[in-house]
Amino acid sequence: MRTPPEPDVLAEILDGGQAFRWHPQPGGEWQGFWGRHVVRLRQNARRQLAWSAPLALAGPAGAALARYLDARRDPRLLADALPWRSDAHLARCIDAFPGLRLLRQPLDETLLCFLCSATKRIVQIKQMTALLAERLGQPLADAAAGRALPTWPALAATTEGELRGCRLGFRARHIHQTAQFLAARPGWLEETGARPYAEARARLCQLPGVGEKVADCVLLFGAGRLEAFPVDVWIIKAMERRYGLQGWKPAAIAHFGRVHFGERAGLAQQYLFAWERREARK
DNA sequence: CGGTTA
DNA sequence: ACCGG
Repeated sequence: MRTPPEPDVLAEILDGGQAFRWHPQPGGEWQGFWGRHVVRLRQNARRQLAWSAPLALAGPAGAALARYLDARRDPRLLADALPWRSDAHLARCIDAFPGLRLLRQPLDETLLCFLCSATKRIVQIKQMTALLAERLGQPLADAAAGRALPTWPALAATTEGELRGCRLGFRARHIHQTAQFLAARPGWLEETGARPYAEARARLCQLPGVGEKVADCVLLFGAGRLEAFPVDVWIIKAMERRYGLQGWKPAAIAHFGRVHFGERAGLAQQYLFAWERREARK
């Protein structure tokens, strides 16, 4: 990659709320799962990323990882098109997280992960998705490699009770009903990913358990739609504290974000999000 | 605006 | 975070 991220920025990319299947390993490595891939990532002394995968899966893993990390695009160039010249807070956010990028995750499992995300912290979402993979997912290569997340057809074949056993709580109902919805409409999700932003968002909001926030996360992290501007509690705080939008409703903040930050509003959102989370940890 | 899981 | 009242 052109701009290899510092370890803390890499952690923000892999384990900062975009994806929930990256696990830090002793020695600064990461193990991650997406689709039917599993890789280990480490950084050399020059911060360049090196990967490895189980032999049976190694063939396609390199190209898949490059796509997943959007490695061919330079995040500095993406960020340069944001309105940081007229927005001092955005400018310092971009400075604080050099190399921050948006992942290009599979649409189907991004939807599943964000159906799990409602009112949960990252660690808890990781527990839920790990349990879903362990109980309902297909094994990858060998038993040691772990399991993929269950596909939507596989989820459609389970009962709500089985899903509740994965400690999903009321999210089990949403996932069950979404699986039934998708099973009745082959190709619907893929078609949704190909639609213009406003239409894709409206379609996702038809799914049980998917509102505007989840729809925007699915489009931003699972369909590469950079105009999506997910508004969660961190972004509400950011827009109140840094942009004076006290008392604004989430839908109004989302509209403001898309207008103020432009066609890559979702990338701006990721910087603002990382900044507020770091502030809270201090 | 409160109930919804664990 | 979504949904129904």
